[in-house]
Amino acid sequence: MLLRMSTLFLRTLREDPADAEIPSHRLLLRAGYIRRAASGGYTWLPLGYRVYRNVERIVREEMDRMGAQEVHFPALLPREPYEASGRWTAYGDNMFRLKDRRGSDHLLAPTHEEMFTLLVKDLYSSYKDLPLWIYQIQTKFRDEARPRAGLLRLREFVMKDSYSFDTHDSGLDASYAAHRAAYIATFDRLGLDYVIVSAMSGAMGGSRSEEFLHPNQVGEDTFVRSAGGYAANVEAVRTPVPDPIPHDDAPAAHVEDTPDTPTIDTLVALANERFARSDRPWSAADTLKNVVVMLVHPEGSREPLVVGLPGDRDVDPKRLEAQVDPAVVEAFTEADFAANPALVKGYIGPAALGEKSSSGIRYLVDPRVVAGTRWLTGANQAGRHVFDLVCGRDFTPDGTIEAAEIKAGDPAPDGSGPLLLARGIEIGHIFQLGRKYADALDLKVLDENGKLVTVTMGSYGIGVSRAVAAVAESTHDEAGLCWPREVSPADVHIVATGKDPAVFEAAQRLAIDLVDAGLTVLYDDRRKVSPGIKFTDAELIGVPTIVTVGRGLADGVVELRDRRTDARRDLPVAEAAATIRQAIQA
RNA sequence: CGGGGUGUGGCGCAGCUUGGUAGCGCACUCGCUUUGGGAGCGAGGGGCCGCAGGUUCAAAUCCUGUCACCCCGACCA
Repeated sequence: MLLRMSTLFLRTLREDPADAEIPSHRLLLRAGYIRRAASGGYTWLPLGYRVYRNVERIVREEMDRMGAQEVHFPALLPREPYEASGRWTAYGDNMFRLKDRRGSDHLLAPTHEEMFTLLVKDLYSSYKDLPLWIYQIQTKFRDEARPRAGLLRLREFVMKDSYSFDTHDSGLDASYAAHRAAYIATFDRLGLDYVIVSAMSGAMGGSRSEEFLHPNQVGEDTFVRSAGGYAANVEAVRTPVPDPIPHDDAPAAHVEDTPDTPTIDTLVALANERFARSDRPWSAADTLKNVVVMLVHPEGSREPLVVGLPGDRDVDPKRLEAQVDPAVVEAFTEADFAANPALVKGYIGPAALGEKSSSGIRYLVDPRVVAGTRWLTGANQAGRHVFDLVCGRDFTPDGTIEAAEIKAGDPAPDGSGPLLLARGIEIGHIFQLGRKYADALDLKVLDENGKLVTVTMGSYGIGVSRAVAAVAESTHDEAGLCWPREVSPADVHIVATGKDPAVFEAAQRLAIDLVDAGLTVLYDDRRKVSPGIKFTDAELIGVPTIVTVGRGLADGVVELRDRRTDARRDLPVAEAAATIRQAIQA
């Protein structure tokens, strides 16, 4: 394949587009790979589409290699299957819904679990047919509240989604492992660094779930990692539980007047002023903060919940939501306080809490709040706190909850060292759906004993368009894009400089030789463009190998250059094609 | 959905405060010169000033409304 710059549908931009902030977005626009067509929707231009297809090809090859079979569904689907699974309503505003001319409801699929499940139900009815792995590479639609960051968060994007169908849990484990291995192979080929973090399966239901995150500051996912190799989604981090502390010699709890201390800061300040300790000052970590929220259960009932945690930490809303799923968390309003007089805003304490207390309000604490820990906390009266309240002696929570924020430096659950907070781009997600969809859509097969059993499923996604952005993010430099060989829009970028017709003849001959050898060549044959522009464009476009044919030709050489390292060497013209082929295949 | 910002030619921007019918750089076209790191000179083409109302003799500019887009947050298998 020969791409001539003189006729290529391409216009590079000298300046950064004003609304592009992150490197992949900025450079893909500037280098003429994509153009914005809508909020959250981009057009692939010829160079960009070549890169996109390479990424897609790699994903497809690895899926085929593992033995998955490709199918293709419509993106425009009727309401009924999603009604049956409950997602017509459960998916919320992020699903595009529309009506046809007869007024029937349709949707633009955000994901295809229902359709895959129904397809298998349609065709298969025996355990002998399983396991089955099928996938598609499809445009997905999500009405994102805020598309952003170029290709990273789109409203219309391409995803490879695959699904596994097994009779038994052990089969699901094997299917999951096979996908995990295929993803590792895929991202390795794409040249993308990743960490595999355990994740909560959230609204999808199911059990085991892991995300492949490409560590990058522009990513939207926060995860934690330790030097010892632990990595997890913040929602999935388990707090190491300290041993109980002996408290036989602990002083008795005592209530003190603490006027005007509705916040941890004011409480700590007052404690240090009026109740100073000899050994060390009071700090937020000595206080037990009791945060009240309102849970809304799926069937609509509302339940107050109090979360107790050390005062130097806040509740992490995502971690809390993940713990109470499928209930959702709402703020506790003034009206709610009025309806629950046992809760004194700013002075809530354990004595008024717990399912067995008079209020009956569920009270869950951070795992660090173990028996024997001693706290300064609310006394359930305005302007009063209780000191030396000992967990296990003076109060017993209803249980623990992983809702406190994770802080850098917290210990990793597996003892592998302190945690660091990092950001990542979610490039893949695998999880065990279990029987959620098979139950909802009644996918059953006959097992070895002639008994009907519900099939267990796994679901596995790779964001193909997002992966293009992730590769660009991870490989670019100051001058421009810098593609790994397998995804580059071309194998070689030949730059012809000067005005000597002999240069263009030699460059074209070289280009044709390389094309004949099966390579894709991007040939800058523009006659009236200055060398500076051609070099700058070549660096922007980011083909890994750049060959310059120009003034060296008089000495019988062309220059071979590595885009990434900038290493250069002269090659005799006669051997150029062979040497370049070697260099590329190496 | 909350907060902030921006809409003027393909891209980046000025003009708006103080109304007088649009300008600069890049890109594009033609000619001549130039050709190893974003060339020079000359001549050109291209803009419903996001949209709709209003004020005014006159609106890119003032007023009202509306739409779109970007950023932060919320949200997000």
